[in-house]
Amino acid sequence: MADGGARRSRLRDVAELAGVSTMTVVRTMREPAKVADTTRARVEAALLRTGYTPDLVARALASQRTGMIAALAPLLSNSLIADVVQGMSDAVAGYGFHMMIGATGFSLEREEELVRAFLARRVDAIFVTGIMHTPDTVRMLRDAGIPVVEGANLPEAPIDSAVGFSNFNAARSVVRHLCGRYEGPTGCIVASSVGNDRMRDRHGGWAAALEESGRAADPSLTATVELSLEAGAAALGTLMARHPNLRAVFCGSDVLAAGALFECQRRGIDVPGRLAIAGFDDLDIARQVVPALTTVRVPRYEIGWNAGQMIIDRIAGRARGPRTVDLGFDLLVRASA
Amino acid sequence: MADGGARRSRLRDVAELAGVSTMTVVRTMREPAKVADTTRARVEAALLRTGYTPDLVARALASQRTGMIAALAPLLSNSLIADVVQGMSDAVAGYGFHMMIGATGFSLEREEELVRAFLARRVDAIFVTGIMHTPDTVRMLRDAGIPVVEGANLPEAPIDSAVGFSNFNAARSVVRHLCGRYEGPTGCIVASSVGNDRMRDRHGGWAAALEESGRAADPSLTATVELSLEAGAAALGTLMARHPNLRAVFCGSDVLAAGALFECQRRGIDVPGRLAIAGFDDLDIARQVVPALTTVRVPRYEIGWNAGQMIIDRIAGRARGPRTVDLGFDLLVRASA
DNA sequence: GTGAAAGCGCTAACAG
DNA sequence: CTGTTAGCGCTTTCAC
Repeated sequence: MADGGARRSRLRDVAELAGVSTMTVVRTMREPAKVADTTRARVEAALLRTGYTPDLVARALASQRTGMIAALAPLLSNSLIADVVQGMSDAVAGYGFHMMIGATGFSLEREEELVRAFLARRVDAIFVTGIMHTPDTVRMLRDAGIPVVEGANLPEAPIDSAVGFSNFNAARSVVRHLCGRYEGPTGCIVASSVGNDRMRDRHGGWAAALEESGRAADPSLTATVELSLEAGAAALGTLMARHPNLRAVFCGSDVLAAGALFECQRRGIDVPGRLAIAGFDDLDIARQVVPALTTVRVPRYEIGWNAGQMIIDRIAGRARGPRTVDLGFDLLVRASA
Repeated sequence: MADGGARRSRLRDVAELAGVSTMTVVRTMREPAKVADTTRARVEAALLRTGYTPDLVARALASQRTGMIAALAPLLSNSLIADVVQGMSDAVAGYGFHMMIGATGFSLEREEELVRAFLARRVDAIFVTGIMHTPDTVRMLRDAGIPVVEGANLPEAPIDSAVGFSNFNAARSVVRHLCGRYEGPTGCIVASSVGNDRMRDRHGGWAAALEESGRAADPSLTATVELSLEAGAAALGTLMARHPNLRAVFCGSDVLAAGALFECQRRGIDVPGRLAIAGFDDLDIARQVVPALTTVRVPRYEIGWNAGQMIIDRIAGRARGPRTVDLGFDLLVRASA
């Protein structure tokens, strides 16, 4: 263990070295104008010599503000949370806040544990992905007395505030495109909807678009798998086996869509000539695979940035603006469908 | 803002309600056996009625332990950090520690800022990716008096302890494979080595293998780009323009390799018939693209798990075991090379 | 301009 | 088995 050597210096050490009270040290750091020039010089010298760094734990206890904002998301990878956190971080950095990130792994129970842990650490605000939570999570969040933002979908009754887009409408929009362009059976590959309202609504959007176009959303047209390239590939196989005449497939994530596309490449299935494939999220991979994937761009960074703004506004006491912000989405038609 | 309603209850509230001292409440929670049955029952009832949750900020100040471990990595996405954090999390979860994650974006200055911030928050241990740091970062880490683990590469002189593998040897091993199998010019696509020792060593491994096989590591054979699929694709174009007879290319990351492969698909270049491509990291995508990528599997999860173990051991005072752990790597030969 | 005093909610000795 | 006494290092409030 890297040896601590000399103890960390405290406010008191600096004060004693400079021959002033701790308050004067604090003032020198926070409002230097209110300190006499000569005093200020001495304090600054002491500050430098001791290499003083405020203890944020002690500050948090005394001020009842930790300066930490928690963000919860299913996965750390996938760039989804990365972009959201980046946006939120950019929005709150100027106000001295730091971000804490937690991964729920698509489990509402794990989400509850994390909320409990973050609340015990007295975060000043919290962002949760999705609008589906355990009753205890909702209760804790409601009683916490801090700003809470639900993101990445639109809740009917937000716990506090929300920022996202309609996963249902977005999915319906892609599938409408598919139905307009291709005649045959249109399948759906999604990850499990258990505890995942985004996926549930994307699946719902698929079904709605199919019914609009006069086709039945036959359950056998849906393959539910875990969220990975490999699972997407396997699902494509399942669907093709069930419906050899499958003409198009909507995937609840670009990860699944890319997996399905790779499987088509292995099987020599022409995309989109023989089978059209559409994804969701507009991850980097969607634009780079060959052919590039038709998909939906979702405002990841903007969700984070807006959530950060809402949090800052609420902490500052000006809880202005709507409580639910719809950021919309963009249908991106590319070569795969 | 979700309204706090009733104030959060403190230890004292529980104690008063149960008619005991705060210490008895604490004992009821930590060593129930040492509390008289009748007292315990009363305290437990009070605990339930108040819905008491310990304030971890106050606990941290009093005990001088926050129960938080920080992990720094370049990016949140890419699954690298995700796997490392998962491993570390699994290793320390049983001891009541939580993880805090920070993304440096490949900037040593940003790393320094984050180390400073985490140290100010009094984390109990810290994991940093790589062995290259600013002098101030090294000094802070050395003086912090907490376990420090450098990961994902092998330092000559660790700050405290380290766990990883030799990026140099791993890269050399892939490129040896390339040189043994293909005769023509062998290129290299890497991300910038500035502040990134892993990438620097992978590039060095490429050069070493080339020289071993009696070929010159001509600078024009290397393309240095940012780390993305798109950049990998562009780099492939650059290299092909410079060396139309390019026979193989080693990429410092599967992300770059996949990008290069997609570009080959767009250009109708047969892989590996006309051009062989090898990557690094064994990300999910490496196995799924067509043809699957020859690459190096790196022990991501194991790095995290071992780092967690080392941290626990050191915090517990039994700083046993070697200070630098080499976890090795595996060359995975697949269809692309 | 500067300082003293009283906590924040918990833990860590030490007494009984 | 249970309680008392001091803090942890800072902020806050009020006096000088």
